[in-house]
Amino acid sequence: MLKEYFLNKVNTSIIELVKKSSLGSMSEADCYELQAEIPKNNQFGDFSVNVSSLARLAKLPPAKIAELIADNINKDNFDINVTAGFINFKLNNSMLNNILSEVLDKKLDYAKNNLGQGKKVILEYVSANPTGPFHIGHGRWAAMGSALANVMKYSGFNVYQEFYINDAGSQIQKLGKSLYIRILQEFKVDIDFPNDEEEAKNFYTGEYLIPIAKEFITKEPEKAAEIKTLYKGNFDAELLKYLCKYARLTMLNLQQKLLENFNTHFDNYFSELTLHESGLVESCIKKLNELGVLYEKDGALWFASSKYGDDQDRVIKKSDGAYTYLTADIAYHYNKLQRGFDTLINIWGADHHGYIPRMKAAIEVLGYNPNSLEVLLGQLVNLVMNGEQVRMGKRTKMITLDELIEEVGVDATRYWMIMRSIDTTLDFDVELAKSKTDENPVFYVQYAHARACSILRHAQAEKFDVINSNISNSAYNNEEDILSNLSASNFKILWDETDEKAIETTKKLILKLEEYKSVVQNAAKYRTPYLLTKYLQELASNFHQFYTYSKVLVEDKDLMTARLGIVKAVTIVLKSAMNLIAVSAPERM
RNA sequence: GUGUCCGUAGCUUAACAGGAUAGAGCAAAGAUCUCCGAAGUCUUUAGAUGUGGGUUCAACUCCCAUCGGGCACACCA
Repeated sequence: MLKEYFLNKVNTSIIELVKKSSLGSMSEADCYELQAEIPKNNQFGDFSVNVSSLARLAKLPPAKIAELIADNINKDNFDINVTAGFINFKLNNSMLNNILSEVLDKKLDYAKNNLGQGKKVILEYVSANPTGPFHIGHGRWAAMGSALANVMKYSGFNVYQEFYINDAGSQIQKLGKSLYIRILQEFKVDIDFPNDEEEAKNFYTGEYLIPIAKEFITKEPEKAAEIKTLYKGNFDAELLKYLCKYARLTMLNLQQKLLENFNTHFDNYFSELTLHESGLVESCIKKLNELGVLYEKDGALWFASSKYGDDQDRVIKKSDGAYTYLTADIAYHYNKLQRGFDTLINIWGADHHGYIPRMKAAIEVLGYNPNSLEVLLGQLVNLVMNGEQVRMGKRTKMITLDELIEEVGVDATRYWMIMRSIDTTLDFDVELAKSKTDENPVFYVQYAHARACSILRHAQAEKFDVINSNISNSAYNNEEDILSNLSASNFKILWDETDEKAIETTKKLILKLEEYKSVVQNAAKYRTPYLLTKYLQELASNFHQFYTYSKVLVEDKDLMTARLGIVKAVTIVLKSAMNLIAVSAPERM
């Protein structure tokens, strides 16, 4: 990255000066605190390093320090100017040319990097009950999680994506009973969910179970008949058990299909039920007990989590003998750690934030570093329709993720879900996401890609021979190969241009291509995939500006070739970033 | 009440992990296609970053207080 390149120049210079004792009272230990950045105002330069913070250490005025450091830097590929405490760098054209040839050469691997150094990360997200359709909030976790996984992999992390299925506990009973009722209703048995609001909480009264009941009757007519004939006002225990399992698997299957369709691919679906069945929960409790952090009170078994940073102790085993949800989840996280993952990243809804201290407490007690658990708390999603927030109340019909995707499409849904920082409540405006106008950033970005592809198509169709004959010792037989092998020298001609605007927009665009590297790393490092959507919009904008001032398909063969190289490089980076957020990059629209 | 997230232009938001004159998009007004996709581009109008203190050479960013909004405070999952 060029940022690092220039920071390095500064640091090297400082060390040299310190060794010669010509930088006031500074010592070598003070050298690595600086940051390089892209100035907000480009009149200062392309990159800058602020050295004012060294003033105190060196006991010299900032301007003097900057001057000393700058004078000691060998300016080969760039110019330097110093203002106040800033050292500003301006690239020479040769460096810009190198950026282009590097993008063309490395293609989709252009910004691939080894920030993660192969660190084993398990990323757990969505993790819903298999008891009903996803709501739109799940869509946010799915889009965010999969984008984060992609960008972290691209940055050298070894990422394993897991979905924890909450398929144990009373909610599966609720699901089975509810399906039982729906099947009986199909047989015209006079039965319905309780009217009483409290009692109705023991059922899933949503209509989504009706088609599943119908399907069950078609697929398993014998069982269905049994359900009907054995019904005497009470549920048959065996049949209920059967239905619980059937409903659980059916719902899970529906969820998995939706996620796949939503470009969210898990390496594993981990069933909570298997934790219980395999004895992992038992052994985890045993382990906690041996560690002396459990005690009995009021007929229940408690975990003394308050000694490890939680605000109160938590129940592990209820007085009725059942385990709490927490217990299984501790066992699950223990299992993840034992599988050898260095970092556990969870995406949880903001409503679970109180849950973090107790889980960290458990991890610490079990002998692992509590900081290996990293919880990304996602704020919730509000749906906005016709300019008004749709409240997800008991009476209003819930809008499911399927319906939203059906309405606005996978690309727009993903883009909008990823677009905002996970820390802010997201207002999802359905009309805006649907609109195919300039109000919609997804189309703006996709349009830029399609436009660039269109230029390349023209080149291929009409100008191919021209380009081909233009490249000496050409052994290439398609436009793709030719452009991929352009070297920095092919781009020199770009700077012969006399139109200032053309030069300015070209330079800005190339620098933006370079910036992709640091955007990718920041997105991975700070777990912030929204940086990619922001970057895409900026790159698209810079490309449109370039397009406005620089005609690509011109008579001058050399110039055309160079500009085609830029267009190709833009399609590569646009496509790469869109791949990472798993939004399609259409060649035509 | 306690914890937590948020508060930036009329609306949606950014600010590169404390840095130069707080950037964009939408909305509003105007300009721009004999020419590679005008779904584009260019102008113009718009801000005491909720408020009050503090730390710092430097604060949207960190600390304290305060106001407003979301979420959570179970032997539920």
